Amino acid sequence: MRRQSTAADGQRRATVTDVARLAGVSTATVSRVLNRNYPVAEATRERVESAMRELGYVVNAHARALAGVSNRTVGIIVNEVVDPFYAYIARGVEREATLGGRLCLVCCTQGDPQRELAFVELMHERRADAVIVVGGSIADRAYTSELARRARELDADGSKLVLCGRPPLGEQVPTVSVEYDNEGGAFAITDHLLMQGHERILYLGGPPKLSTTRDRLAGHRRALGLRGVTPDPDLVHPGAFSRGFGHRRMAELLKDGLEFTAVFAANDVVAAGAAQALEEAGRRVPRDISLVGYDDIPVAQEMRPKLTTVHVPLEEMGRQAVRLAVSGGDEDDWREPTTGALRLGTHIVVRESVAPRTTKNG
Amino acid sequence: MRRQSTAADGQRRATVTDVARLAGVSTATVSRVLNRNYPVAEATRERVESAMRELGYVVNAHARALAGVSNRTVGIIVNEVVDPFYAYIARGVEREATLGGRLCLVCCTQGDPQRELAFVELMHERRADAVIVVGGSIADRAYTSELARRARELDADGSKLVLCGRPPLGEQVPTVSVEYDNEGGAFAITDHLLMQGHERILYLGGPPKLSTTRDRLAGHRRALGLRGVTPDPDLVHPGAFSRGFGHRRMAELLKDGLEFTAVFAANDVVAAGAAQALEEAGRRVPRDISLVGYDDIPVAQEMRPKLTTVHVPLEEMGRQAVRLAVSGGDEDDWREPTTGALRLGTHIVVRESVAPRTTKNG
DNA sequence: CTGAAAGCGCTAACAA
DNA sequence: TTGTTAGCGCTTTCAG
Repeated sequence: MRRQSTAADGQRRATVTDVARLAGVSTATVSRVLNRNYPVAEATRERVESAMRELGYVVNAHARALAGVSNRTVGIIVNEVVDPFYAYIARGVEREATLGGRLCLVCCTQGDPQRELAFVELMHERRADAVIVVGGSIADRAYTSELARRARELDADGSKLVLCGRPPLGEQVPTVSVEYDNEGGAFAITDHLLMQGHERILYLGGPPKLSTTRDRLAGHRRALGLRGVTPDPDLVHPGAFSRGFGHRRMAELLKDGLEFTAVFAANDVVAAGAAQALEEAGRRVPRDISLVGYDDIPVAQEMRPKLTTVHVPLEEMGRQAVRLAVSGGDEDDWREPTTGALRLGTHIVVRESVAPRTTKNG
Repeated sequence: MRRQSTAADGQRRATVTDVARLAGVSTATVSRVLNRNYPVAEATRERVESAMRELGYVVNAHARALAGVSNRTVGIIVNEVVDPFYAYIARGVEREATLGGRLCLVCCTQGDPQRELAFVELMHERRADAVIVVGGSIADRAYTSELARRARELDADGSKLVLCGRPPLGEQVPTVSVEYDNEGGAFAITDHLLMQGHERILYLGGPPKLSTTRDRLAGHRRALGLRGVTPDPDLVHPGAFSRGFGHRRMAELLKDGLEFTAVFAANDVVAAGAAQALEEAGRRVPRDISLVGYDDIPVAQEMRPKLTTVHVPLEEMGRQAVRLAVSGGDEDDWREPTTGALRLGTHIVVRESVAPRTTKNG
């Protein structure tokens, strides 16, 4: 026999068999008191329960899962837990999963698509009811087809891959998706700037090839076009979604003497960095320069002036992601064969960081 | 036979047996190519691998765990993922776990000790290598002994309960713990205020019975005592760790005409709320009122003026928690029977929210 | 290098 | 109401 008692501890972990023996019943009975899904005589139940307590028995979730009961797990894969964009989505997922009696597994890719792929596989190995990938993606051929393959495998096993805040993988690929009106929000906030008379608007931040950045830029350009403002390539500066990038790049641009009267930061974090650079350069927001962000994470309300930005229903996206992916929550029998999709709205939140363009600028 | 092919899908998920049959080998061989831990002829390996691909085979982690291999998981239980205090600790845990090839399970209690207990149990059922409970605790008799019981069960099964940022459960209870010098930080920052001439310092926020609050308050009082300032009970206002509480209570206190020249917020989030109330009341920080926080989360640098606060090595605590709990990361054989404990240092970070007391105040 | 077979701990028919 | 027993899918001796 293998891995019985070690010299070190001598004490194997207790199993149903041990409990059954001690209580003088069969393993089936133990299982029944464990699951409370079958009648068991009161006296018997008590004997079993006390045996369990005496032995410090803890049921083995793996054995249980193997024996056929769903393990009630949903996996969520994000870039980074400390990033509020992901954290709020994760909260939605966690809350909704918990509501359905499910556990939530969180994995962080640190922005590496390879790790993302590996995590999807890992969640599948653990037989998660659903695996949710969050945030923009890069339209890479090989990567996309790999992810599609995993989506199919997952689907074949009765789970679902959920795309949260990123474009679908193609018609043929069985996924469910929860998006938000990214392009629309960018359009709206750019238009807000335009309405205040700003025409030279600096677009700052966001990984250039990320779907999120592309959508925001698209909305931005559409607004410009609609108001008859010709886009100036010198005003477009993608890069990253970090505070450091916002700060650094803005400082450089200021030093180079680039002219603009407003800044559209690709997200609130970049806006915070940009705000600091502006402050350090002695440019006042919004008097000298107007500034807007995207996402509406808490920092937007903490900044002074408070940041005008686009609200994204982060937590709700997370909730919907699990709702769409797992049927019902209780009735596990019948699964919709549909490839669900959902698109939530965004809207701008006007605070204090935008002012009408004054003639002395630009 | 049970749960074979359903009318609906007809296609059972592939198992090693299926792969073995298709490749014309035994299941043992399939297992060997899966684990790459045994010599397998090149030709055989290829046949098996292509069979796996053809079948869309994905190994079942539960079966594997049941068959004896560690499932390489660590569980972390926090109040709330979107709270940066927890998020940064979680990041440390996640990073370190990943380094050891482990997966990280995150559970959120939303502040409910009962849910915390339930989650510890759940992680145990899933045979996590370690389960880490994060953040202050309330010294409740029943709760403590329940947690202690689970710590023992976990220990009996070769796992560890890690206390991260909270006091130990008692000498007899097998846990490992990672703390930070909470009291010392509170002492230091209070002293900083004292050195600037402040004597009427308002202590604001933190659940009154939480260990975290008690320690911070203790440090605060010790500093006061050392400088010969008699504590005024009217200046102590615990309550919660939320921005809303900081804002609300500060507004009330201001309206009631309470006199003080400085505020020690129980954490940075409370400080942010207090800052807003101060701002709304027309009191300038730090000119009229000095303000300090605790934790040094990112918001502290975003506030204007930037917040002077106590730095807590959050991410490092998370890392140490898993390092202490799981031996090595590779050699699983020999486990230290020790009840490890670690206490990390804290230090104040002076920014812009404190000024010397002026005579016109207080 | 490969196969046969004995479990890992639990659940769910089926019998009693 | 309870017991017997056959798996769930995988790993791992022990023999070839």
